[in-house]
Amino acid sequence: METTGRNTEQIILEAAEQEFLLHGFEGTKTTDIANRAGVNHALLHYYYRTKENLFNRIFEQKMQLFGCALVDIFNGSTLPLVEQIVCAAGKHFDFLADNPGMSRLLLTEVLCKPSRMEQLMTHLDKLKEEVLQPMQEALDSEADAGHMARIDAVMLLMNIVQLNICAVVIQPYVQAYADNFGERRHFLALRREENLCIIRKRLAPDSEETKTTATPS
Amino acid sequence: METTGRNTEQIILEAAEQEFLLHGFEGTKTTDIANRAGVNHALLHYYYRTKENLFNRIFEQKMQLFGCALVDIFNGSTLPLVEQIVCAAGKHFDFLADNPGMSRLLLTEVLCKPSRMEQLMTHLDKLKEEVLQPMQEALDSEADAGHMARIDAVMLLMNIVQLNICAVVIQPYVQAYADNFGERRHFLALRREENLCIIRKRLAPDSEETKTTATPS
Amino acid sequence: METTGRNTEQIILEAAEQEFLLHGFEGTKTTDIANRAGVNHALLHYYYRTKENLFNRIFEQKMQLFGCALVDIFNGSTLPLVEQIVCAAGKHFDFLADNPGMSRLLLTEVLCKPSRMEQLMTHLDKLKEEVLQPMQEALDSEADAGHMARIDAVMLLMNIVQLNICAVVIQPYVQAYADNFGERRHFLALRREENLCIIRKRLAPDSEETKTTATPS
Amino acid sequence: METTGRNTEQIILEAAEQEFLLHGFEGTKTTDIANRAGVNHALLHYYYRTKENLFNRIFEQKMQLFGCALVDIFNGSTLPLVEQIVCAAGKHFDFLADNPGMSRLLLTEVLCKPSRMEQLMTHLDKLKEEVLQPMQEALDSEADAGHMARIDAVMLLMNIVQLNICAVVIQPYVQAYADNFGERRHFLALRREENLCIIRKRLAPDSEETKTTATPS
DNA sequence: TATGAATGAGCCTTCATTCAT
DNA sequence: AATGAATGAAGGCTCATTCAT
Repeated sequence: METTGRNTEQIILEAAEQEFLLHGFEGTKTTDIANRAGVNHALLHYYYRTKENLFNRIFEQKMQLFGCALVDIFNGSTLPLVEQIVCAAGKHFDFLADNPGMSRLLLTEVLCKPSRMEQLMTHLDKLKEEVLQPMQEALDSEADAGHMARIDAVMLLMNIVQLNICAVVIQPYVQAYADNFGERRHFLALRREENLCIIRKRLAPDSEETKTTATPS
Repeated sequence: METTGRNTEQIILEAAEQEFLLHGFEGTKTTDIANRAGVNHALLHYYYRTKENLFNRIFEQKMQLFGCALVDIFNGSTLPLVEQIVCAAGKHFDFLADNPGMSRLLLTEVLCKPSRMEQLMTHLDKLKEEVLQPMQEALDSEADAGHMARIDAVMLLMNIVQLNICAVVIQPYVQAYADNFGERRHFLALRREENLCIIRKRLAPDSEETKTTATPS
Repeated sequence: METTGRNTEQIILEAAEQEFLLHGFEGTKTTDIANRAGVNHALLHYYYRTKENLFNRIFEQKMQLFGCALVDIFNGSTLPLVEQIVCAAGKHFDFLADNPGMSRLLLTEVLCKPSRMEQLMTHLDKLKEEVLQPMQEALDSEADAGHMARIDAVMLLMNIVQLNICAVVIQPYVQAYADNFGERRHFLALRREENLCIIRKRLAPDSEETKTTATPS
Repeated sequence: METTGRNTEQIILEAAEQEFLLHGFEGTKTTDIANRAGVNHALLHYYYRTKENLFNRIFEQKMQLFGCALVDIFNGSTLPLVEQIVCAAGKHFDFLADNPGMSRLLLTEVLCKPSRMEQLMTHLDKLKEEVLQPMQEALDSEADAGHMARIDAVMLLMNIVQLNICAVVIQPYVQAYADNFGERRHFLALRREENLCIIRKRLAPDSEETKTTATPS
């Protein structure tokens, strides 16, 4: 009988997550959350006081997850650099595919509220020190050795994140447009391979005419 | 002095566009639109009757523009295929950069409402016949000749659109994260080059180990 | 070219009358009146200042018409009293049938606003002196002579007005209920005869058991 | 002390009824209803969602009551036919007098909205089979026997309903006009007798010159 | 006279939130 | 912990009315 307490609190949280990810903050009504959770409308305020509060709880968790995943995934291994990066990009893709809605949350709910942007940035701070700096050094030395194209670490990470986020977000659009990609899983697998292919080719050492990325001033 | 009439109607439209792009449909209050436009709240309804109506006006226009731009830009020229595609990708990037918010509108407001998805698809129908089919044939013959990597036309277009849209949407995030990219223009220029570089490399004929894209079943 | 001025003013008035009679004061929108009149919305205020004003103009006219008709119709002739009354009742019926909407106006727009009730009463004042008092004397003397049933003049007039108003107002209901009465004209003719039949019988001298109307205390 | 719950719901309903009867649907503001009920404005929507909904609840109930009353009251007894009808007419009068506003609702709110007309008609369907048909046979056989005037059952019912409804609706007008009728109760009692007198005389067998009602073609 | 544009008041409704139990 | 009832603050929209031309 002690399970109910902690339980309904969790149930509400999960219901809220689904609603928020589906309709965004403004588009979600607390009533709908309560309905989905199967609890009384007022109870939700008993536990979380305000809608904003409830949203922040979820948002914070998602942003943290997003940041940690980046750090975890890209934090080196013993593979050769290119393989390490491509492998990490693949894992990152899987992570986003397993967390649908997170990408949408990122794209829709962060820009309008500066506070949320800051919140996001907080969770990306570790990334700079732990991932980007060592990665840049590794990238440079590999480039110096002519084993791969020269590229700025931020740009590279951006390429990966950008490709992956977009692939996940755009998926419903494409499947509405061209119905010959089979089910979601199959389509995402295709895009995953395509993204990795892009990254791999981007990292391949320049042959003759392909240009190096411009580096930030 | 001529500030009235057709003018206020336009002013409202533009104010609405900005608000909608900033806060989404649900997050925008008609009051805010009126305030931004500096007109009476009721006037907005005088011209556009309902909020939905006002939104649709903007949305429809943006979607049409988006579709037409794709067709126009990618509709062949006499350049060699790879250059033609890279050039088109660059133009498409410029188009999105010149129409900020369009990308966000696409990502934010289409998924939740099926009717809007259909609206978007309508504007992409021409694309299939006029662009994708001829492009596929050209791509295949170039690939057969070994001049470029084999790739599905839809996948290629998706790559381009995806990279470009994301670059524009993500720009504010990156600039909040890393302040060493200078102003918006400069950053976008960097991303443009990077995207084109990616496309170019993706189209380059496979050397030894790089894999071909999987094609839809 | 001078006709327009006085003309549009009249056109608006007529359009207003139709709308008000159809939808009542609250249910009528000035826009609808303007549309029906085919004139600009603002013009209606140019001529009549306010909606209330416009309504009152019509209301006043109708009430006056109603009152005058009663006086005119029931103001004696040389016929025998019963025939005179029955004949007047018939004329009153015709008057109401020719002025559809007036009855509705009476029933719906007078009760809620005391000022309108007073307005109506003003137009009924003449009735008391010119019609009711002489009629009562005539009725009494006829009753004394045993030529007709004894009846209070107010009650009699009420009977007539009540029967006639209701017949006109109820007509649409009945024709919706029982479709075997043919067109409006035919149905109204039937009701007219029925009403006159009722009045005539009511005035006929009591045979044995029929009771006389109670008179006011 | 139990004032809440089911109670306020009822209080709102009653307040709404009074407002609607007084000002009609269009003329009633939900704010006024809330004020009269002494409850928060939003509470009214909590219980009944929309103004239309609230109105329909009342309207439907009144129309059903109206229809049922007609059936109940006129569904035969063992009295002689004339007495039976006159008695029923009296009961019908009492019913309307006890349900003030119902008559006004009928006259005011049904004509403009076809859907409401249909709603009313639904409740009158039983009347046709259960009351009108048997009544017509009885009326005809009595007329054949020369015991009463020949009359169409629909016309007769219409006479009764018409007289009664009008008496109740017109009462405030008359009392504003002639203040010598005492209080409402007394006036209505007078009208009740008058109406019954009319009905009775209408049913009495024709003496010499009185005409029979025309029957529908 | 006539009109398109503009305005303010107010209405219906929703929704997050709080209260009492 | 849980709930039905209650509330205040908006939000979208309409409408009568006025302004400027």
